[in-house]
Amino acid sequence: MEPIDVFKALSNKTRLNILQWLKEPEKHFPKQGAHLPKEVSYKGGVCVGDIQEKAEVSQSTVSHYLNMMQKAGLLESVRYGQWTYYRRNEEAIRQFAEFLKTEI
Amino acid sequence: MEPIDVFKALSNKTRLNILQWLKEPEKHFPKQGAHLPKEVSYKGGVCVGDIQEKAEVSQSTVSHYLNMMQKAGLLESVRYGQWTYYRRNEEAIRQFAEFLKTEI
DNA sequence: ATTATATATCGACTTTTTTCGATATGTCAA
DNA sequence: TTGACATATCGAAAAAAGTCGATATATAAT
Repeated sequence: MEPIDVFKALSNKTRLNILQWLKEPEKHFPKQGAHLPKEVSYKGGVCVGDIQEKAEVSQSTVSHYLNMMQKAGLLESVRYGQWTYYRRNEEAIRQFAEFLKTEI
Repeated sequence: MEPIDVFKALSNKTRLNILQWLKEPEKHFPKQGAHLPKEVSYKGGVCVGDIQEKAEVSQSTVSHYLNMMQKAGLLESVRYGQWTYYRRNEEAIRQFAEFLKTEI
């Protein structure tokens, strides 16, 4: 987890929003998991399409953003059927906040 | 203090270094304050020239960087004679770390 | 097999950031 | 008041990031 990459990932309004939305998925993505039966629904994850709709950018852009955030360590993903679910990597985020507090 | 501006300011290796160097000025800028008599030396501040030398970028670039970091709220400056001294704005940095921990 | 849907990747164009040298401004010393 | 030095600002060129539509890939449904 390179701090510079995390700072870059967060220095964009839309990506920052996405990270914050994913803190409370059920609040910001009420339709979430419509595709999946509850028993397999990916805990806290939201599919790309739902994020795209909310973020109001093109499909390719949101896909690019999510990939970038995952590479930075902020998100993790799971593919379920044709959907990819993204959720926060809370442990990495916590570590980053800790790094900021102590090293910066 | 706009979080996005802070993230942008920190998403560059040189600027991140500067912020960290200024955490321990006497360690990273041993010649610091050579210009000033001790009794007026700006507590914890380092002049642009010393920062430039250590950062190894051009004078205009370091000036631009420092201005950007100040606008983001990370640094504050005082002019003393022909020198400008920059130091960390610890309160703003603390607030930012707190924001990151609770809001991100 | 074909079609439909979700996501990823590609290629291109636009915008922003990086970075510099040149110049301007402000201050000090002779 | 002239010359030297520190810093700031300007203008430009190069590099990187943002962003899109088109296309590829993978899965699901018919």
